[in-house]
Amino acid sequence: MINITLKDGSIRQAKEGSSILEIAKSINQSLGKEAVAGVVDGDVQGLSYRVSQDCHLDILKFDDEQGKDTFHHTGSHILAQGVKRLFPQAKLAIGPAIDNGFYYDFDLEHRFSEEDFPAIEKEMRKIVEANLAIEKFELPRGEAIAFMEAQGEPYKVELINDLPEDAVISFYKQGEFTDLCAGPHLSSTGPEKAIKIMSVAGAYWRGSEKNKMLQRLYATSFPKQKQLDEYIEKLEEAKKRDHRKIGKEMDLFAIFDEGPGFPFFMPKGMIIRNELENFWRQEHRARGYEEIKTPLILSESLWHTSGHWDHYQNNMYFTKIDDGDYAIKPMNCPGSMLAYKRKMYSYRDFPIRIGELGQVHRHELSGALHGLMRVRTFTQDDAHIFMLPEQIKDEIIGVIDFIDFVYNLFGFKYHIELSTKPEDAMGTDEEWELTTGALKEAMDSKGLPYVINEGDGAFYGPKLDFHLEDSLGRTWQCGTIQLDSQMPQRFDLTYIGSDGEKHRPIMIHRVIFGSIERFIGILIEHFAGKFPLWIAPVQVKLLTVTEKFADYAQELGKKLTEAGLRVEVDVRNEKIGYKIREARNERVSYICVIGEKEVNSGQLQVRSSKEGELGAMDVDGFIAKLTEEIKTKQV
RNA sequence: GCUGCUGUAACUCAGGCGGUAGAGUACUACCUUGGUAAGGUAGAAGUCACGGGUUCGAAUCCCGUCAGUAGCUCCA
Repeated sequence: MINITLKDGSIRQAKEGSSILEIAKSINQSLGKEAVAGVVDGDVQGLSYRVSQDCHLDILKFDDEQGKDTFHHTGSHILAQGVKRLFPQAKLAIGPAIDNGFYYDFDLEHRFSEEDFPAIEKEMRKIVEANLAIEKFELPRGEAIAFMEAQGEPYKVELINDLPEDAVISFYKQGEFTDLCAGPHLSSTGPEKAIKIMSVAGAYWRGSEKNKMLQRLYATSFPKQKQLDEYIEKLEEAKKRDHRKIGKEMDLFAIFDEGPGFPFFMPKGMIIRNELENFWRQEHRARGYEEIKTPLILSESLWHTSGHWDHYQNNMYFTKIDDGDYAIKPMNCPGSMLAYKRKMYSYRDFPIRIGELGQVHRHELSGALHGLMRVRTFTQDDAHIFMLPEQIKDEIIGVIDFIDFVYNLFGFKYHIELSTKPEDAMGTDEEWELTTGALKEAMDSKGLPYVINEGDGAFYGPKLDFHLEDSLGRTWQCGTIQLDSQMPQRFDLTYIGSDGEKHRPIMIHRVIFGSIERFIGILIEHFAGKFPLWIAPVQVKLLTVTEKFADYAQELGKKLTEAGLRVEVDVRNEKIGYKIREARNERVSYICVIGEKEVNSGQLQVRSSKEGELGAMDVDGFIAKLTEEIKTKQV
């Protein structure tokens, strides 16, 4: 028997393997109450439903991730079934639930296009309306393989072959369609009331570019049409925050055909950038960092020494000077190594924290470029910390706290990933265990949650990655802390210990913003262009009602500018409504209308982009308010 | 790099299944001097991404290149 907890807290029992309908009957007494829905194989959770008078089950919403996944996973089977009905020759690959829906990969000669979507959706709706019962069954390995071979599904056969020895091989059947699947699923197709195919894209079989590229249909489903409509609405809203769109509208940056992946920063974008850099310098000075600047081009031999030649060559640009071979730096570390080596250090100097706003160039694949988020040249807010073994933990914690401080300042939510030894790693297993352990230890002592990203570390060491979300929920790695045991060896870095002998320092690489370009992209999407005042390109805009007040407005503008504010004055011969509309579209932080009233009273009518009308304010009070807002870096 | 889609004025986009282009915004001039999200009139502005092919004729059809874009792969 399985227990079913109803929303009112009471518990009912149902036979294991019961269908939702059977469960509904068994709790018939609770008619009309919201319950927690069962799924076909007894995993009972995650979906709110209502039992109707005729024992019909009406799923209301997802309660948690598991319920959502179960629902979406069933959606993916309906998608596959629909496609198989229209394209019987399609070979099935995989079809999991994802964050906001599900996808299914197909191997098919016919190229899907958006024109195919309505027909497939129509077929899917037929499957939903038929409310096919979903039944689970298990087969021993041999039979499972024979079954999928008989169905002409080579990808499924491959999947079964790769399942672990002791794996239970389960199938789910709905009508004429059966799929290999671990489940769980709904007990019938009926609740998938609102289904929509979102897009089609290529995807490599098993995620390897060495394999065949399949066609992936992305789709989503909800219990109610209204929920689907709301989801689509939300997506539309999110697209309006796209940093590429806002960046153009606000004239922050531009990327031209002449330089794919090489962004230009326009005057207003430069203000944001400079404010961030000023802040960065101030905070680094306060934390005992020194700043250097290393060259963009250095001899190719340096990159042999660092190991980048062997591990990163495909991402580097090269050039010649006279007869010598040079490379444009893809990372700042080798330059920093030379800077360290220029003199002798004592253990008493440690830790040494050397920062650099270093511009790097990387040859990224053309298909990977994405606005400011993924570019071919960007500035890393880099720093290298050299230290003694006993300083490792405190230094790592110091950087974690630093990153947390900066991200919190902007109200960012982030998650941390620990990336471990990759296949092409340099160094011994012992070194990797030591460095990986140090990162883990620091995280554990902070009590911070993190996910482990096996094999995703840099070639010279493991790393902690700090990921931020864009408007569509895609995550981007920004901050990172990398413990490196390789560079100090390769460059033969030393310090003199208390014993008078040479020793090898420990080093970490770290960035806070990650890339200033990417960080600005995230900022734009996070704030939808309505930046915190301290980084806002235009903090105040004065709008004259008529040209009569132009002189007064200019004087006032001068006064505000002298108070340290970034001010624009709009004295154009346009109606005030027009100017306000334009200033709002420019996302100016504070808009002040200057007319007869203001000239006579000496006051300002203030309108905030975030709080709306603030009413009348005297000029000094306004300056004081904004100055305070800037000083405290209010969001 | 791979798969799909896209590329028309500074911007946002119509139009195209063959007969060399249109709207709104922005821009310029004039009129209007107006109090909280678009005042009016006129004007200028495009080798329809680039190269090739088919054709009497290509923005339109075909091929290629470049760029953008959604994903995949890869990464800050």
